[in-house]
Amino acid sequence: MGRAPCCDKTKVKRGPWSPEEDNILKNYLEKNGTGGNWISLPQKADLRRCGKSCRLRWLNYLRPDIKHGGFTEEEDNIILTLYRQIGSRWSVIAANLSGRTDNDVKNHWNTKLKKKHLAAQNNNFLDIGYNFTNNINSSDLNHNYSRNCHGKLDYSNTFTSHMDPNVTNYSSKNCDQFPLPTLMEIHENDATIQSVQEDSSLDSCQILQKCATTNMCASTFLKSTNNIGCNYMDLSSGISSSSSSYYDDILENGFDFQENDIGGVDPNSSYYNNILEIDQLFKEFEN
DNA sequence: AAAATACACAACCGCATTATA
DNA sequence: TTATAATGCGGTTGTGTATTT
Repeated sequence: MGRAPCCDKTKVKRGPWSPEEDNILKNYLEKNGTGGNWISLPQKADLRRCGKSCRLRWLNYLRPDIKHGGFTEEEDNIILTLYRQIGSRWSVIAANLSGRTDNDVKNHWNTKLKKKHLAAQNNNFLDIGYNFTNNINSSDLNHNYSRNCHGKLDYSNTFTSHMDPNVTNYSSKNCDQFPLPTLMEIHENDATIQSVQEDSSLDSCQILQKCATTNMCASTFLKSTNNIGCNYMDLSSGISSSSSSYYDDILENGFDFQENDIGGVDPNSSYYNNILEIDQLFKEFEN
């Protein structure tokens, strides 16, 4: 048993709207509004169309102050950022862009942005691994990486961010509870170095807070004998970088990784999903 | 020049949610 | 409270146009 149709398909016109039909619908709606009922509207407006079709035509095309095509770079960035945070919730994304409909945003994504998104994802992945070694002062990170027998980089002391969601308070005192490290081999010849954005005025705590409140996403956590730090990525630009803090500083300033920071991140948040997604990429790269 | 393919965007379908009787 | 209708939403398909073969 299928679902009952919303109207008699044999009695309504389907396919592209003609200018005449557009005029009838537009004139009717401008004069009378929807009357709170789309289903009965076609009959009242004298249109041989399904009510749902009328609604869609109005919302996606005829409604005043709708923008079509020509997405700006700024709009693209908003869509890319929101997609990475909430996925394909087109109506929510469209609500953040003035004059854009969910259908338009969805079409734009499927035809243009999806490729951009996938390409950026791949580059980010390589970038994270590579600039790690190029931007962290190795003296701060004793024993944090080495070369394996093939001469490739071995990140066996790099801690990814599979934080235990039950642990809501990571600190220098319980850092041993950080999850076991995963082994990563970066094939140096495959990696591409992108521009790196370092902000030396921020410590790890501030970086993490920035991650939690903006479109920055922390990806990899690391620990050494005298400091901890993280890799992070700007989701809109795809630029990744890293930051670290000394335990001494943390003890002195009383700093803990608490809720909303990476350690105790809410497992229901999109932020947490980003972390899992990136960790999955790392895993796939290892295989 | 014609056919094939790719692309962009409009429109439809059916499920989920919300409103109403 | 419940059954039904209406609406909202996102995945998918259809259609016209541009580009490539």
